[in-house]
Amino acid sequence: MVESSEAGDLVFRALADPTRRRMIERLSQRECTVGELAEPLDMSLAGASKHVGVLEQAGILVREKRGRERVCILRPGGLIAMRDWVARYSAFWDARLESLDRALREDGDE
Amino acid sequence: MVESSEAGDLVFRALADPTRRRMIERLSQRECTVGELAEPLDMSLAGASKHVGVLEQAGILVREKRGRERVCILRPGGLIAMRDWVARYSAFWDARLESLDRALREDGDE
DNA sequence: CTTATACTAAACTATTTGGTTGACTATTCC
DNA sequence: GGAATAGTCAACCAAATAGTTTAGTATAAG
Repeated sequence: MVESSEAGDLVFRALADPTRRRMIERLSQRECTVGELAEPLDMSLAGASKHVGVLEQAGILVREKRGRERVCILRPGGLIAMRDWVARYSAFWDARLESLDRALREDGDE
Repeated sequence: MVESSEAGDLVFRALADPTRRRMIERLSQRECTVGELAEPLDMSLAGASKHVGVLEQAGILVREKRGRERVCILRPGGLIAMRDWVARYSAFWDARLESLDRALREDGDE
């Protein structure tokens, strides 16, 4: 792999894992402690903690110490790199969707 | 890992690699053969071909055989799963961005 | 027909990743 | 103070990933 060191790269890599996407889903409803995130996941607390660490390093959430608990809070804007990237290619799609016949040559079957 | 088998999961995983994102970037300008995609990447043709395979399986592009070349064509709509996912949390951000003082408690430094 | 080109497939390797357990710290509760 | 709770850290393991090389197929060109 090529190391890339781009900031957005951490976001893309963080989101590649379905478990972490479930965590984000959950956190978009309400703040959760690490334990609350781990509970529905059939996973050890330490495992969940590592996932939270990945999300934190990607700038997607922050961990806030409250007593002996760590409350995870989604950072609005943490996914901006990805939104921008997607927006960029949305423009591409919109342009191409006007000439569907060519681009969708073999697209009808899936 | 939990197998997830969700369709969108392939898209997220495909986009996790910076090399594949560069390929998409390139393909958004013009169609390319596998060889053309490999050339600027300092990577063997076989390596590039594997990346193309991942993108194809995720539904992001199609490979079209033309003579002895395979032309890669971005599928408009191939990234819809991701766009939808992002749109969903964009709504979340917009809601939260109105109460910045709480959510951005330690957000000023990056 | 023969050779070069464009690519894929298979086997292999090294690194990364997702997960575990066990030990440790910090906090709360009795 | 002592025991339970919440979490992190470090070491470890298995599986996935990104890359290679070598061999093989299909098409193009001489």
